[in-house]
Amino acid sequence: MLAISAPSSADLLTDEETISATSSETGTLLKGGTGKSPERKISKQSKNSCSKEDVTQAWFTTRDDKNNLQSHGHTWKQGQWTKSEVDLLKKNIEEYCAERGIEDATEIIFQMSKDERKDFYRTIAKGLERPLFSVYRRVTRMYDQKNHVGRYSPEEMEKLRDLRVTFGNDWISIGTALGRSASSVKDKCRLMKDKCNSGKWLLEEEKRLTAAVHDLAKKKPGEQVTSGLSWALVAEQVGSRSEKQCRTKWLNYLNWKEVGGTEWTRQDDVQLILRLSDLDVENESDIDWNELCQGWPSARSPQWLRGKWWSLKRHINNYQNLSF
DNA sequence: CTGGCTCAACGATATAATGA
DNA sequence: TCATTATATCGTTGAGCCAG
Repeated sequence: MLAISAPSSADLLTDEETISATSSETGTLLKGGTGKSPERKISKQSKNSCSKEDVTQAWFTTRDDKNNLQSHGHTWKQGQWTKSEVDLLKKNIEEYCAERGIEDATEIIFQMSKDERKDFYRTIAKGLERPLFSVYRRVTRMYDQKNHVGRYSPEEMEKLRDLRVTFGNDWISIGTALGRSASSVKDKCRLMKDKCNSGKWLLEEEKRLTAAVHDLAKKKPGEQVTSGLSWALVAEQVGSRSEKQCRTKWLNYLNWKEVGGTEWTRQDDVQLILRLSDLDVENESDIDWNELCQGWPSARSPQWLRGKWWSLKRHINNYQNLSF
């Protein structure tokens, strides 16, 4: 855990609620040979009783696998990658390439057969507290030239609609034709909502949203909510807005309003800076915004508060880090 | 069969655009 | 100048595919 991201503060893992950070040092021992329970997969690694390796060097994606590892006290890092993690990843990849005289990492990632790139992911995952599937995800997105192209122009949108008709859900073909990555066009289609209102919410819409949330979450006013709430259904009841719009509107405004939140003031700005500088956190991404939000009536939601911080920062100077 | 990915779905986040 | 809204991309979940 030490190695990269949080040298001095292993206790400050970001915001995992499901995977407790507390057991990271003590609870990592795998029960070695005694595996009596329905052991599936992963078994290959579990014979050597060292723990970290099992997690960061194994592919595991099913619920059973994850539960199994967690019940054995394993933890792994989640959430946004920090800059140092990304740097290390890049360095590992460069080294891997250099050792084999490969110039372009994308060759390995997108062209080689699995056999040819045997152990690629395991090798470059060294030193990272992340499972292989997480590393894989990051790498394929990071090195995809067709990713990060930016906003869609109206012409592209038009073309996209046509391509959608001819290719259906063949995102790879659509992406190729459009010069975008498959995941980009897929996301775009998912999120493009032509039949929704945009701009300012009408009072009526807000009322419908509030009603829908109460109804679907079976929630009394004042109760905290929304795990397991289907925003798709909410959006359906609201009628005029997408689920994404509904969700952010609720999280960043209506919920706060309902619990009697107070306006944000200059005082709060100061308060925020104070609390942040109190925090003793290495990395900005280690800040626990959920916790920071607790009992702060003018903080509308963790993500909202975070936004506050960004805009505050932008006023000072360019992108410096740390809570200072 | 199984290791090594690959895919789909979807909420979360970061940042840009817009509006009052 | 804010605050609010829009949107491209990221991260997590959970399965599924397929060559060897």
